[in-house]
Amino acid sequence: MPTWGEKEFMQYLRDHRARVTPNRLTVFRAMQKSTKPLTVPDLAIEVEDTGLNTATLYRIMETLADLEIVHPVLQDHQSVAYELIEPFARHHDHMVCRQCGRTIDLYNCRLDEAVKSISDDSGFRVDFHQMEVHGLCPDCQTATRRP
Amino acid sequence: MPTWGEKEFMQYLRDHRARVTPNRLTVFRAMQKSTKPLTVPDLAIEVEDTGLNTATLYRIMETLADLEIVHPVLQDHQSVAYELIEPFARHHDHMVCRQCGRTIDLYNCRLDEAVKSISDDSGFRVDFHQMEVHGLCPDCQTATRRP
DNA sequence: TTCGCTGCAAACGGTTTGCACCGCG
DNA sequence: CGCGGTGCAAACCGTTTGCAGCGAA
Repeated sequence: MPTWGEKEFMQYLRDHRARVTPNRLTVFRAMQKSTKPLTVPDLAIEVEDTGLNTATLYRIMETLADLEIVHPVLQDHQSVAYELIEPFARHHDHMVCRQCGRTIDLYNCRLDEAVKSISDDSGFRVDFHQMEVHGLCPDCQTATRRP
Repeated sequence: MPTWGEKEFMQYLRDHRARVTPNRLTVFRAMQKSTKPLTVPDLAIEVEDTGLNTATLYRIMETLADLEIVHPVLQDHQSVAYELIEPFARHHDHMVCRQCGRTIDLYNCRLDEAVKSISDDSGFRVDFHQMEVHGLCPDCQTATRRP
């Protein structure tokens, strides 16, 4: 099943009593185009040509996060970045390499069953999960093997 | 199996060519005592009486994170907090309630099998994982049921 | 027509940095 | 005794805020 696009985004905003504006569309397009989570400064560069104000950018990201269109994630262990979440992007988790620092997206996490049992056991109703696994990526394993 | 304490902490530092200092012990004790992740400003208050400098605090947390003694986690969707990780604390994941905003620790996540299959499939060597499930906690479910 | 959204510019405060001194190993 | 760790204070810069004007619904 394909992820939601611009049209659904606009409808989603209206459904939640939030207005559809050129700025919000600009941000949504930039997020869709990106393959990695974006910080506000990242986005500022990305949408530079539109003249979109940085303060506005912060306010837009806060709104999109409240509406659960985007989701904040930790980047480089210190700054906050945002990424689209379901149904605006395919669900995925992250694998972070402790050596090279790269983050690799992990689709097909197959955690649904375990998460369901967590939900059943605890009584916590789960909307979605987000996982990070930390370790060594394949490249760094081979690089480390022979110093 | 119990988690590692002060003695092991000191040895761990030495093993990694990092020096054992009163400041680092102070921070370690504060982290052990706390039941929730702490930001640097949090810690600053916690160790106020020792006169530990804030800049030093930032440097200590960076060091402890590099040594994988602590682990940064996102707090309130915007600020970075730290918590001890295995073997200095029991492994646990987080359940974040979208209504009341509280974070509940989840022990016994039973994700090991799924994580192992991720490791096998991807070739990524996993040291540890960290998961957040988002949704509604039991309290907020009952509160929402009858408006 | 209304009220949410935006731009501008100033203020804020968490975080970083340079440097000299201290003290662990 | 050497070099990592620390305190101090200034600088930095990401983020927030107040307010007036604009425009989506």
